[in-house]
Amino acid sequence: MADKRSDTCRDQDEVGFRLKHLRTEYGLSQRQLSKKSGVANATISQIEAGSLNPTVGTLRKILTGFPISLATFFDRTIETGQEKIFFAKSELTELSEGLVSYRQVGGVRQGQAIQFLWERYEPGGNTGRHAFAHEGEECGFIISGELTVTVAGRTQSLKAGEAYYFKSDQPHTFKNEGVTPCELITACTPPSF
Amino acid sequence: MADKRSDTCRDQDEVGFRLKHLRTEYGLSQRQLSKKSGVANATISQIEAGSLNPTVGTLRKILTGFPISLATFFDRTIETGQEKIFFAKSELTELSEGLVSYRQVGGVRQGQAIQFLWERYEPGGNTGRHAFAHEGEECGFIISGELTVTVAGRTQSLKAGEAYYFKSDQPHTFKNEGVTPCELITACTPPSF
DNA sequence: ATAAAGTGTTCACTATAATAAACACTTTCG
DNA sequence: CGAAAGTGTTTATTATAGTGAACACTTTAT
Repeated sequence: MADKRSDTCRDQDEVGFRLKHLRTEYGLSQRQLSKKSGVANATISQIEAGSLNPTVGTLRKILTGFPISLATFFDRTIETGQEKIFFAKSELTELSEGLVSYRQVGGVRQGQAIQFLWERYEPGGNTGRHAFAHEGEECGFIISGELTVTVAGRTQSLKAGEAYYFKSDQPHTFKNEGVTPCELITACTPPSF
Repeated sequence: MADKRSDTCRDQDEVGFRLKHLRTEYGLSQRQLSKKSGVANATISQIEAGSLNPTVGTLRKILTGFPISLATFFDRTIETGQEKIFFAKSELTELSEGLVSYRQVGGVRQGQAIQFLWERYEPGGNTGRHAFAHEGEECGFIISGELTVTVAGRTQSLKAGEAYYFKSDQPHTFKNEGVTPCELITACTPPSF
């Protein structure tokens, strides 16, 4: 019983901490959140204080006050240390060398939802990286030059201002068959490096 | 009161459905899970039946019987396929009018994993779209011009070749404070339109 | 055939979550 | 200054979550 109790307390503390952090981040008072969510302010107070273990239903009701799902609520990192948000040109991590350059926005982070790349294909540059299929989806936008894209046997040459989007489980290759470098921005999910 | 009750029931149904699905997926009986987790089998039965709204603590205790977290428990990602792969400039769907232009790669599709946009901010253009936070992650790369980005109170002016990446549950705004149009490519997950 | 052991469900009872109202305190404003 | 409105907290009461024991039923085994 004593063990169970202490476990429960730690759990409550964690939920309370998450809630308090979320609420203050949005600049809401307990009473404002109470009014928005329809949950008594006393309940919110006790949850934050760790003296009350809310039901899933109540927590869900409280979260209607925020644009946040239960999954996100429990998934959020409540680190005080700030994550890097802005990246200078030189801070884009180079992932490759040679005729094809991949520079990644956001460094190589764990658990990233999107892999965002600034790619550059020199004339003749192509890739075996995407030769085989993998899970997820990917898309790209051509900034300059021309790129020949083949997806599931369908080939197309894309110029600046054009784009693509496909599911990565289809075999796909990229090649610059032009005479000028080709630059594009791509996004994949999940990261496959 | 009646309203509150019916809301609660729907919530309970959802939690119960998730739990039952998870449990059967792992081939456990209610009593086996009860023994593993230390939660009474009657409790599990009632949660699955939707007649009981568990506390976060109890649900967490139950989930110790599985190798998944609360966040994962509530997280459901459903993906759908699509046909169109290549997009001409004119095929990028315009989502907005006025000083800010959003052109979406891949049209407005359901269940898309990435929302890939070519955005253009005229001088003075800013957005209330991102005024409040939402779920997911987002990143962008500046192609031309200059854009002032504010995330969780941190403001930075980004120029061509620079980029950003942050979790969308932080409040964020964008504004073009320069004298030339700003073009950028952005990727969000999940789509928020 | 018929125990024995399994399954999920139901039902009083106890523990506790959720509420409204009062509390002590700080800030705002006339 | 002092009233009014804000903040988070505490408390008694009510509503309900969690429990153990019985239930009805199915499957396995001797």
